[in-house]
Amino acid sequence: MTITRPRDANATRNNILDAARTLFAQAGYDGTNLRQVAELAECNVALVSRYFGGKDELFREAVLEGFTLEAIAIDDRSKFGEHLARYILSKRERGALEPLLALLRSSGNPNATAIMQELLEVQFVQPLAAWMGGPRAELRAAMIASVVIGLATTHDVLESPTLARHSLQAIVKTVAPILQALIDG
Amino acid sequence: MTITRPRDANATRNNILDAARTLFAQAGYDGTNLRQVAELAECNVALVSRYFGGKDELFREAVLEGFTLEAIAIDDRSKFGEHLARYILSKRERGALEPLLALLRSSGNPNATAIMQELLEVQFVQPLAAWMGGPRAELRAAMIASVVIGLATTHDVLESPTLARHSLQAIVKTVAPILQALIDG
DNA sequence: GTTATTTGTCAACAAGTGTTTACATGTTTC
DNA sequence: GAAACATGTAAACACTTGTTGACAAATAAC
Repeated sequence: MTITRPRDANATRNNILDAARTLFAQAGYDGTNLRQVAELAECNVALVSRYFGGKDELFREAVLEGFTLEAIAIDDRSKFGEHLARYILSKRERGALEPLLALLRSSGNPNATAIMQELLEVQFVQPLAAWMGGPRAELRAAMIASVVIGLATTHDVLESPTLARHSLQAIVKTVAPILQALIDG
Repeated sequence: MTITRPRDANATRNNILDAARTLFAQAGYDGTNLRQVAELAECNVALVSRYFGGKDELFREAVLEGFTLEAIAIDDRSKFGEHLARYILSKRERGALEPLLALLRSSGNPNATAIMQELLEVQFVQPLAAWMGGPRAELRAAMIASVVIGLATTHDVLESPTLARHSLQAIVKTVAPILQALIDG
């Protein structure tokens, strides 16, 4: 019944996980080292390897959590294109994009690309295809994923000056119809 | 007037450049080390640093060469969407995509993203916008770049199983209209 | 209260990597 | 042919980084 818990394995584990997700999203797999993670998590480096086994497993767990389609679920599917576009481009919900950004910035690493391939397929393309239905639903879902990845890459990773020069509204107006057309089939 | 030239600085420089482009395209900036480059170029490691100054500059030069819009130029712009889609997806011309793949697989590295941002803006978006014309040409051009990046990422970097399950023709039929609509405005 | 388990710390290792320096060998110039 | 230069080689440095093992401190079990 102690009020403060100086030693809490579960808390430190979560701290490490949060720190890892943040740093991986900022600099990718190769651009992040475990000492940085430990520092941000305010714990010792050795604990990272002890709790997660290694950098690979840490990355996997950090990225897996919070990567769900539910966040972009919507009832009225005639507005889905705009809804999804806004979701990707909005800064408020950027925290929710951390796993995606972490993966995008780790595209050179085989471990990361394997995780991303699986994650995108199982957690995004297949559920989305089932939800959409219609002809070639899987292919259309994969194309939606492709457009989302392209948009997130240019907007958040590359920080395209051209995109930065335009308003959120203008960009949404350009992207939304593309996504909507893929939804409608 | 020697027939064979055991020592040719220009040739070695080009060998290094070619080797670097190949390896960077395969494993990205962080996944490639200078010893691998030297081995593939059949020269000594020290020459890489000597000829190019450092890894950063080598990457820049390796990626800059062969990144031009001319390759996808076309007279009949009503077929541009299909033309561009086929260009990205075709394996025959994959060699021409090496710079793009090298950049995509290096998206975690600040040096690489800076180069990619500049390259995409100056060599792709702006010329394309000028060529297209029409309302919001720059934004539409940036969106085309975004779609291309997304497609190349899913198709070549992630090797999406869903895309792999579909024929080139089917994919082109889905992507081409998107690109074409952006061209037409 | 004593023991056992959990949790955290410290230090070091071993491997990889970009880069540099000193040296050797070939090529050109006069 | 000898000196000057260009090109290539070998080795080592300095640094980073993932990982591990031994030890200390705190908590739980009895």
